[in-house]
Parts: sequence; structure tokens; C-alpha cells
Amino acid sequence: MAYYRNFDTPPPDPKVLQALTEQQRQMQQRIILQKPDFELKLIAGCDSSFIGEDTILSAFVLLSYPGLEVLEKVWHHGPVELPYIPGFLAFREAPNLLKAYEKLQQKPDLIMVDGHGISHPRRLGIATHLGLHLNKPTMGVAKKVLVGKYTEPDAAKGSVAPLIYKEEVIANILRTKDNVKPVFISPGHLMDLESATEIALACATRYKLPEPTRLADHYAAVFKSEVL
DNA sequence: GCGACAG
DNA sequence: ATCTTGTCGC
Repeated sequence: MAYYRNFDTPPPDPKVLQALTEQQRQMQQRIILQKPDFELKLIAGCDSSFIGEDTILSAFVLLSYPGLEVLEKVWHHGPVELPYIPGFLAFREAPNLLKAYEKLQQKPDLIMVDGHGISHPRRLGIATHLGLHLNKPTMGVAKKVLVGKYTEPDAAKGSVAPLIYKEEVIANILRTKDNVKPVFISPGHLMDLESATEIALACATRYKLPEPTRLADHYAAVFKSEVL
């Protein structure tokens, strides 16, 4: 398990920024674009469910982007070693998620994880852990706050409000559906907050959860019932 | 000492 | 996460 963290891009010096080309500027602002050939064509979503006390079942769903057609769905289940402790979710769920990930025939360009990315006491949420392990862009989509203060965004779909922790914006609270509780979007690894927010909204169809996460959640439940 | 606390 | 009934609103 990795203990490093990825640092979100610091605000560039406006004076230097102005001397850069448009591409150099984007590279400074968006880590996701540092890889010149990066294109988001395949996006994955993952989620875990539990069978009894000590068995975890994780599911990965692979979707096309921006079409959001389901291309693959895989799962893996095994024993769970640790209890749930806020702030240490990755140690409980990441090992099994990684085993499920290996079963994907095709690998995604980006992974959407249920839980937080850098919006974590040590900037090491489960989405960040997975990104570090796989050296792949990841982002977190959480249903509840872990740390930080915020005010709710407007009631209309697309509204955003910042989640602040120690003077820093660590996530965006995004309304993915009119009059429904918003979700917490944060970068996990190799990407920035703005890109994560845009992608989450682009994946929000008619439900609260963005499609990758919603479908992973759905299939995790389906596979679980098949195992029982 | 008293809350808050991803899944 | 999981256990669970009815209920409010589009």
C-alpha cells in the first residue's frame, strides 16, 4: 500500500502564466493534460458491497465516454482484513478492488471511485490510493463529507460549491440532479478538481450518482445476489 | 471534554 | 456498508 500523495496543481504565477503557450498553460493547470495524447474514451466505475461480516465483493464497470455504454463488468470477492475506520477506508477496500480491476480485459483512461480522493485528512482517500497503485487518473465521488466545511450549492443540477479544509479547496460539492442531495467530487490522482467536476457532471444522466459509480453500485449488488 | 466521522 | 416501513413528490 502506498503512502505517498499526489499534490494538486498549485496556483501558477499569473506573470509567468502569461508568457506560456496555450498548451503549456493547460499543462500547468491540468495534470490530466500533461500526457499530450490523453483522451478520455474509456471510463470505469467501481464499488464494493459486503457479504456478511468478513467478505467483500468489488465490482468494476467499464463504459465508453462520452457515450456511457457499458462495455464490461467484472467482480471479485474475498476476505476483508480490517474493520471500517473513518480515514482508513482504502486499507479495507482497495486490495479487493485491485483484484477486480485486474479482470478487466480493457483498461480505462480514468477511474471513478466511490469515496473521496484528496478530500481526506491526509489527502489520501481511497480514490487517491487506487490511482497511486495503478498509476492512473482517478477521481472520487462521495455521498457524505469526511472533512471540511461547506455550504450547499443551489438546488439546480450543475450547481457547485467548494469544500474547504484548512484554507484549501479540496473538493467540489456538485448537484447532479435537481432538488436532490449533492455529491462530493474530488481529484484522486493525476488530475485536477475542475476536470473531475466536469466529468462527473457529464456522467450525470437522470440519477444522483454519475453513471460509472451508479452502475458499479448496481452490479455489485447484482453479483452479490448471484453469489448468495 | 464534546462532536464528527468516506464505505 | 447493512438492517428496514412507510411515505413524500415528480
